[in-house]
Amino acid sequence: MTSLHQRIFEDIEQKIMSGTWPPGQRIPAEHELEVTYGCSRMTVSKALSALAARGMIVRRRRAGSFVASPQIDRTVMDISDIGTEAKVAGHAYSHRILSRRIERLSAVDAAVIEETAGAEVLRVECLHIVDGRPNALEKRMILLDAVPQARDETFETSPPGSWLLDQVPWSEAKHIIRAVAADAATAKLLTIERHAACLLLTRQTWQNGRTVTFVEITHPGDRYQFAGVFHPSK
Amino acid sequence: MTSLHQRIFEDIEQKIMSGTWPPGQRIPAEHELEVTYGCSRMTVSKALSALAARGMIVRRRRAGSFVASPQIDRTVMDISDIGTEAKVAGHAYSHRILSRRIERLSAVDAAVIEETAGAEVLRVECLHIVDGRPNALEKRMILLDAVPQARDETFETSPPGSWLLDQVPWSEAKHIIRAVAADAATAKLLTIERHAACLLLTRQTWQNGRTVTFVEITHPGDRYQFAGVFHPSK
DNA sequence: TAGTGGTCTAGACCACGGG
DNA sequence: CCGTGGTCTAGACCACTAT
Repeated sequence: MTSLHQRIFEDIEQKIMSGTWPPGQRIPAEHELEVTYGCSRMTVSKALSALAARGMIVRRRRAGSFVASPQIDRTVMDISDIGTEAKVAGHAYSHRILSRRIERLSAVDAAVIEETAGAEVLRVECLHIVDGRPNALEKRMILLDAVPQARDETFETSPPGSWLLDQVPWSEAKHIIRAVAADAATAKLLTIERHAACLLLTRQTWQNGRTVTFVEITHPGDRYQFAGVFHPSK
Repeated sequence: MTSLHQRIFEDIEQKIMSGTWPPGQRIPAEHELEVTYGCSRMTVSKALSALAARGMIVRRRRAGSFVASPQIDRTVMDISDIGTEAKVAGHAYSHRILSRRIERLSAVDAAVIEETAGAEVLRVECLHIVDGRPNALEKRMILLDAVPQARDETFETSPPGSWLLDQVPWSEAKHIIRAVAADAATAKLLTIERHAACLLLTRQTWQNGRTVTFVEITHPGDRYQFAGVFHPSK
């Protein structure tokens, strides 16, 4: 038996995650939810406080509660440029789409991401350039079942990562970070020496248990790092 | 004006962080705190629930609430062995202390960790061995002002990281992950080739704004990875 | 069995800030 | 101004579990 405040929490979480209540949407006031669920205000308040604590909603006196904007990537770690860590702002950023094609998921890839083979995926390769130097090579798969609107997107104006964050709320992400030696093709694209140490970030993102995207990002090891500040628990 | 449940939260947090209430210590029952603070049970409950949500205490019916054990490193990411990821248990672990000495913080090191030069630090180098292969080289500084009991510790029975977690609760940690090429000395200790790609994890830990320890851990890139599952916010 | 936390109620007063 | 969320009360019943 799940508690009532938990059920209210999950109901609202579901409406936000599914996009039924988009960012900025006003949530029913506490008093309205009291009536809807036939419970006291404390119970509603507990659920809404929990949602606010997780950053899913923003609560403002007199105005009401609103669905928060999609969270940016900093959840895990900030990605900072070793050479220019100081000047947080002022980066010249651009990107280049190297390739883009739609195919069906091979058995091998399906096993890796634990989805069913044959599903339609959009594969995109993208080079990220900061201050004139390539700083990341991105190889991405987007599951078209989960993100059908990606089918006709060229990613010319917005790179795949940012574009996806705007389109799809995510509920879970798994990250793996490894150190690898650059292969010939990667070395050439990143203008580094072959076998140079690189950071390889693999990220798989889900929405309600369904894979949205799977991406491998290779950074030159001498120019980039991952950094994050954490507090216990959470 | 800070709310009462917040004040209760902070009072207890302080007692835990300062070590006044060590791990395992029983916390006064809700009813006792009602009397102490002269408030209702709901107010106490709100504070204790928040502490439990942050993992600082564990609550058990009939038994009471207890200060949680210091959290293990998984806060950031699990460190898993690529080759033996499957067998979560069953690793043969051992460690070897390579060096141990007390010195005063040089100006350069002081600048790096943003502490005052001249402070006494214990420097320890430690090799971690899993299933017969070296898997990490740890170079650590422990601030003796913050952890005086480290002065006479040999770390023979427990490696510095685990020992510290048992001794000192931490309130903040900063991690940086880089990819680097192994230098000659590191390569020899880790039995890998020189210039092989390695993951370099740098971690600085604070307690109430004071640096407790600063550590650099080098992992062979082909054998290790960092992985973590995350949810939005946090 | 008895003490503890988990949940919930039906009120209340207040502070904030948008209209 | 006045609706909203923030906080708090003084109870209540129940589930769990150590003893």
